[in-house]
Amino acid sequence: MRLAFMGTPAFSVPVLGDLVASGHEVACVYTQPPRPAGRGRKLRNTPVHEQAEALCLPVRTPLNFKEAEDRDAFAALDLDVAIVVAYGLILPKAILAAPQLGCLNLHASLLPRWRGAAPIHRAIMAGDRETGMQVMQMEAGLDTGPILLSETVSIADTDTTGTMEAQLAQVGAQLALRALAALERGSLSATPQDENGVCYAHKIDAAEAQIDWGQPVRTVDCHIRGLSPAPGAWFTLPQEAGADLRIKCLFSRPAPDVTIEGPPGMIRVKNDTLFVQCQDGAIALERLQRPGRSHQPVATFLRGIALADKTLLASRATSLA
RNA sequence: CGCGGGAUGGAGCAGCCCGGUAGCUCGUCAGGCUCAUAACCUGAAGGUCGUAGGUUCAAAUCCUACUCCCGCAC
Repeated sequence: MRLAFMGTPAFSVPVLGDLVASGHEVACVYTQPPRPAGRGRKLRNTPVHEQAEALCLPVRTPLNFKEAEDRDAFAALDLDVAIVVAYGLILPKAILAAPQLGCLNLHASLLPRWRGAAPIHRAIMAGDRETGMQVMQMEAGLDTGPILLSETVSIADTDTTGTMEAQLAQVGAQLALRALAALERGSLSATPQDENGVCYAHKIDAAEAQIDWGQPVRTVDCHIRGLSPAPGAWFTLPQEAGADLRIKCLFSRPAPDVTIEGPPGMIRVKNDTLFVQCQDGAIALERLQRPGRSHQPVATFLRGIALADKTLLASRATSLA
């Protein structure tokens, strides 16, 4: 089929690659314009932009589709369909209606659960045992369109947002191909979303990422894994001199066989491992990052920092009190 | 010129502000203890303190330039 691909982050890249490899005619790739990014604030192309150039595909980077010129250019592509994966723009009706078969969106959750910006983060943080990828016929609303295809993926206790993104991107790529094949046969059926069970995956801010040791172990563990690798769950480490350090934790594991005497936030350092007391038990922090440095395994982390046994860590709840 | 941090034996770090014998936690090697061990004890090897200049009786430490790395913001 003749299609346009619209996407921006690394998550979108596998889908684009598979579309091209499968022989579909990618008439044009749309992505966010290069923006100042990285150290030095140089203009940097988006991951999709880089991939498209590597594949010698034409790339367009309109700021939005408010200009008639950009809308006309899109319509002039004379598309069968457009595939949208984390593009980062709200598409106006004129764009949604331009391709023969409309625009299809790949979304990383089991809709109507987790509509919006951070579905993978939110699913893991909430302790969901499964999530998935879905192909949706786009409408004007935010992730409200009817579902065309769906694939469920289970979330393991050791999964992070990082591992799920990698996995879901692959699932999404396959799903996109299946959707196009079915579309060619005219055998896709649309199922409207159930209006019960709608919830939104709101953007995550830094304050929200702070760990609350007063929560149950499972909640804290999901919080840490859901925010890993970005933006990263964090807590503060008291210092004898100077300002407290903001430490990020990238990976954790419940430690049911460990007991710590003391209130939530009390730590225990033993044999190159670091445990913290939560509401109902201990959690082992396994990958940590201190300010200005890259993350490292807990054993390495402990080697370079004086961390006394039985230190009490502040948590979100207590620091507000 | 977006903001900030860093470069110290194999690893992670302290020391720098207030110049003057290179330190910590590990790892490695040797020996010991132990039924045994990733545990414990003793000892040893291993460093041009990123590079180039400057100040000084003396620079890891102060000054200048340069190279490389990282975090944030995005």
